[in-house]
Amino acid sequence: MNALFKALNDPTRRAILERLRNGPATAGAIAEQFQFSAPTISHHLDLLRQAELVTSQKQGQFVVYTLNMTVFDELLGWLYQFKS
Amino acid sequence: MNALFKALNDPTRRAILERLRNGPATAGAIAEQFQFSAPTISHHLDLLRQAELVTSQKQGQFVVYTLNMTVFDELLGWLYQFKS
DNA sequence: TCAATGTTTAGGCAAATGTCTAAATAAAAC
DNA sequence: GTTTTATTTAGACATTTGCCTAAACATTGA
Repeated sequence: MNALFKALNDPTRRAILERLRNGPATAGAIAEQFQFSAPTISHHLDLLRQAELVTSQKQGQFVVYTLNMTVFDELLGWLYQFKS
Repeated sequence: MNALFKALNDPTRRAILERLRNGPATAGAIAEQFQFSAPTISHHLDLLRQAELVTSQKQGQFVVYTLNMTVFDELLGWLYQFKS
């Protein structure tokens, strides 16, 4: 839960998640959309992976990142506490 | 949205929100539940108020904090993007 | 009016965060 | 086998964060 909220507490990381709604993408393709350096985006992706918001698979020299929606259920569950 | 995620990115602040599910409480009553100093809790309450997750009303020398659930809808809306 | 109670503000400090450049690793292409 | 391309790791640095104590502010009660 801590890693989850931490990962979501950054606009760049949230934008990466929104990007991945359109389907999986390589680290490079994701990085192109932002003005930050590749290492910076790589670090953001690492935090998203720690929170299990994304998964990654190596494909040749590329690393493909995919949205993992199952974690959102955990978050929705926490939020629904407050909706009654 | 930034202030919202920022406010949620701390276990003490999330615990305060859960405390307020049981009803409004004064700053002092909230602070009693934690091992932190009163100024520290006051600061956390300030961040929660900035995110509009709580409202506060002064009642005499007390300040009563109340959960504001409407902001959770905004968050739920953001999350539902990812649920399709 | 003065003291006690409840809360916030101010200021300081260590740790965490977000960024960068340079270097390392790994696969592909020539 | 050497170079290019894709990505991560390492290390540095400025900013932000979360905590504290001391002081200020505001209300109540003697």
